[in-house]
Amino acid sequence: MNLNDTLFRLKALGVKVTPQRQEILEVLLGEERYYSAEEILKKVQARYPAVSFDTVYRTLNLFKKLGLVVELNFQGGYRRYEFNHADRHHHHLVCLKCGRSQKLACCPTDCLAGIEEENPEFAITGHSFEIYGYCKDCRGQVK
Amino acid sequence: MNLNDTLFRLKALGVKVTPQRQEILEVLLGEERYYSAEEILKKVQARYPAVSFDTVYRTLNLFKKLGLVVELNFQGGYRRYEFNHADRHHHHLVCLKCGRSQKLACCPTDCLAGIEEENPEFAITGHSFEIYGYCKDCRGQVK
DNA sequence: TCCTAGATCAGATTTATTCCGATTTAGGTA
DNA sequence: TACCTAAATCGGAATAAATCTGATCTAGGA
Repeated sequence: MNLNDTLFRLKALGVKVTPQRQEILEVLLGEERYYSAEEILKKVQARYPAVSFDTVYRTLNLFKKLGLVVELNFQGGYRRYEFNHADRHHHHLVCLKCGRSQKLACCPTDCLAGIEEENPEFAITGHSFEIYGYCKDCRGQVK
Repeated sequence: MNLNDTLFRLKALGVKVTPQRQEILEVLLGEERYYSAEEILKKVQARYPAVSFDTVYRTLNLFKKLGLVVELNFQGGYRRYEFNHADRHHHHLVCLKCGRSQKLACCPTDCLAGIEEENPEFAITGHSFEIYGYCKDCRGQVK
């Protein structure tokens, strides 16, 4: 999924393509990692200095609803956002220092199936599975 | 793990046992579910009206460090706390409406082992695995 | 009973996110 | 191409969650 495909998809959904939204997408597509709202704001402001937090948050929430962006709630209450590259559901290996993440092919579907079977009265709507730690570049720097 | 065992453990760790801390523990031990800081505050204030948010948060963070309490970051950025009943690591089936949770015996250890093997350069420190949905009592009420 | 490190209280502060009203604009239409 | 309007943006204010601060209090050891 590249920028043009995504812009086309937005138009098809009747969503206006503004320069700010386009720039936010370019940031998210630039590097496959999680970003904080502030990081995104700073990067977007490099080209559009007047962009506000409000625009960043509104856009991220819109993209989240459209399935273009995934939000993760880190331990400690930090929210991070990543472009939803995958066509299908996936999980992450997340570096707690630099925030970079890598997709994992693995999903604990066997666990989920078992849980669903054992709890038929519970209506499962979703699940989270994230692995935390320190990546190659950061593991030495942990104070 | 009951109240007296826990109080004994606190004393053994050199941590002061105050009435507020004891009451917070009683709340957490009362029902096996996740609580928000505010819910805990309200319940503790029923007996100690002067208790402040500060005390609740400080105590929860202390208990978290001591491993007595588990914190979960819900989607949307809500933090919830639960007494760490289990002697060993476990996961939850969490109701998004009432907040009640039930422990799961299942843990995706096979996934984790595979991930660890495939990413030897990444220092894994932890993982999250939570299943969200609506429990028997709440599934009909979802608006 | 006294003493002191540690805990609490109350309110101020910080930080992340959302809201609001005025202004601007993307994209459809004539 | 110019116009129109719903939707998006801006900037700052408002809100909410969590933490900090400084004065006061207290659990538990001597």
